[in-house]
Amino acid sequence: MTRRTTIYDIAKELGITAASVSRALNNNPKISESTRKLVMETAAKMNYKQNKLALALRSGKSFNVGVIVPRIDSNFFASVIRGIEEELNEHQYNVIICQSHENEKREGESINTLLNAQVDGILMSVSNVNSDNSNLLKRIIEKNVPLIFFDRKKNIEGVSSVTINDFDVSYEATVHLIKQGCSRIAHFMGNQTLEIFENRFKGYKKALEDNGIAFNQDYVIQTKSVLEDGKRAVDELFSLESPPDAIFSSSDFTALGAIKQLKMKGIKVPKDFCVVGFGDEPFTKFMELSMTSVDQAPLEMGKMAAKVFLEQINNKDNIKIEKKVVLKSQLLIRDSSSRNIIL
Amino acid sequence: MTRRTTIYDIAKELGITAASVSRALNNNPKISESTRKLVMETAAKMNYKQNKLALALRSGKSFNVGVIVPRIDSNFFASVIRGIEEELNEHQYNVIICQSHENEKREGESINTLLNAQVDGILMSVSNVNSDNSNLLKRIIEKNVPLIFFDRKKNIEGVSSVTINDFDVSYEATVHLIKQGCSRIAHFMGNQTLEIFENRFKGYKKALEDNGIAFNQDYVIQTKSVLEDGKRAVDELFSLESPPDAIFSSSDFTALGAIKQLKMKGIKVPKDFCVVGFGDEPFTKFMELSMTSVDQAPLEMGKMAAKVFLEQINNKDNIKIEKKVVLKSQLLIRDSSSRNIIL
DNA sequence: TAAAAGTAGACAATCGATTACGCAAACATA
DNA sequence: TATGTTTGCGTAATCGATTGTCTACTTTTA
Repeated sequence: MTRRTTIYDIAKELGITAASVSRALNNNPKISESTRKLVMETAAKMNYKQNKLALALRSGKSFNVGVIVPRIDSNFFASVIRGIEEELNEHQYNVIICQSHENEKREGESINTLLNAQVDGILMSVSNVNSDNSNLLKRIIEKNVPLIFFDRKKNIEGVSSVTINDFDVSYEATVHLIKQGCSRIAHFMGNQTLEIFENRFKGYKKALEDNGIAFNQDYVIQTKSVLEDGKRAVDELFSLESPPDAIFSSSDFTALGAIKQLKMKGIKVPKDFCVVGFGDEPFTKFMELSMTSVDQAPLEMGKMAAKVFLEQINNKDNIKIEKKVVLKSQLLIRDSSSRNIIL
Repeated sequence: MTRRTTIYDIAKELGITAASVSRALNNNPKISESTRKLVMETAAKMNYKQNKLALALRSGKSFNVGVIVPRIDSNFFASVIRGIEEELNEHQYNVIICQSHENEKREGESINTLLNAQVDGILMSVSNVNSDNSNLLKRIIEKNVPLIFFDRKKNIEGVSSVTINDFDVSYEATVHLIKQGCSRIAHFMGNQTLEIFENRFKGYKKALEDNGIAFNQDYVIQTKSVLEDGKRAVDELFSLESPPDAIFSSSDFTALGAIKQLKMKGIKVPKDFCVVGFGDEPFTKFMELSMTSVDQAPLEMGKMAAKVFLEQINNKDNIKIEKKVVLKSQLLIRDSSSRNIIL
């Protein structure tokens, strides 16, 4: 194994100092054209590669960005990360991945790890539990490390975020169900400590209200984003005196569980019952009876989060930037809620 | 923003030198117990955190590990990465993600980026094309950076790999189809420059042979891992004089495309036609007619790849370790190939 | 008591790149 | 010619932690 070439090696080779080599490589104007050319050529010949670690130590910039997600093996987060990686890659940043597993403690550890690794910024989707890592988040801000939330955000003064218009699209989804002739619409509600789920619930509620449909608390079932909860919820709903005729679910997985359970009960979807999910998980379009869902624009969200980070990092004036980007999501109407009725 | 505390700050505070502080923090025996305690306490009080960048520069170890995958937004790779991250996290390593997009050039760039970032190891699944980044791979090895392939490997002297027993499980899958009464079994074949697909094909072929079924080249269709190729392949197969009665697909996506197209043609699965996919993508079990598939044990694969890396990095004796780990995968028999017939 | 041995910590170099400062030579101006 | 300016590059400090070598002091041993 041969040692890496350093600027000192090049300097020795040319009989100049490392400082001059550094300047030449960085196109510093204080170097003559001839020397610069010589240095460039020699560097290429000796296969010189800048030592990022030395640069990082000197400049305090590691060119690494940390991303914290609840988990990576979910289509949504994986796609967001893909977007982040692609955007940042073009700007020579690397992406370091941490998983919080919806666990407050691990989330805290991840933050510490990333700060410790001297990342240049942290992009995160907060853990599911109503985590109280506020001290750590404060530390990120105090250290002047750009922090950007995506999807699951917290409202913190001065912190940018990228989300989708959960309220609007949920409103739209609910109206869509109403237009299909449904009037007893249930909602599978996610963790209300997270704004996204709160907004989905609010959008649903408002749509009912605006269309003269009374809100029924019995139709709102708290669910985690897993198949089983959807099944359980359907059972619960059908034990009511007047069961619903549609579900707007805040998750594709619970919606899928619901559809399976409805089938078990012999209830025809969409003829007798309409279902709308949320997330546009790949399986929604692969199902025999494809599922209406909401595209959360994960790729775009990742790219946008990365762009917001880049803006902040390039903001030399030290002006506080607080950007709240809200992406447009899209209701994708498929079989599970298409009665082909025009009301 | 307050500057981070360094060992110099602690040294000044205590009237000793930074060297002593460093030794105290590292439990070097040349430091008295009293001084060590004092240093520890002061460090805690001043909220000292070791600067990883300085350490990295000094030691040449960054505690970052690079992972290169074709893409991250596929369930398989995301799960592998999850496994890698979880295992390495426990050993204080961070994971840097790069996507090659099945593109040889980007794969090369990723390798360069990672080497440049001084990662302590590279775990990769090679790009789909028969890439010729051998020079770069050689550079990794020359630099003594541990390189570990997972799933899609190349056979390089001295390089470890973690894969599944593609041949065996493909054999098993084909035998399973035969046992269901199928005798004209087609195969959706992946890129044969990749060992995994080669082995799946070979396992399929051997199973036919061992069961006295003649191999028919017309039944082998080259496909990329996308829905459309599965549909197209079914059309192609049914334009044959004697169409097959089963498919063993090397990908879940093509298998899904096939099932959709079979349905379109009014062919009943599994009654008239059996289908086995590969990969255990989430949708396979969510489908109304769940799909038989092969679990590739991605989480385990990730963890194992990480473990092999850790072994190599901790191998002080500088003995060449070449480990070829083959994980057991599992045929998951579901509806798409279950005729409940015992032959 | 003097020499030998051991202990605790200081000093300084090192990892590789960047950069403020300074200096000498070349050139321009008066 | 004397003075000022520009150009091109060298010197040395810096980022923060680690570590080989050296030194002053203490303790042990003969």
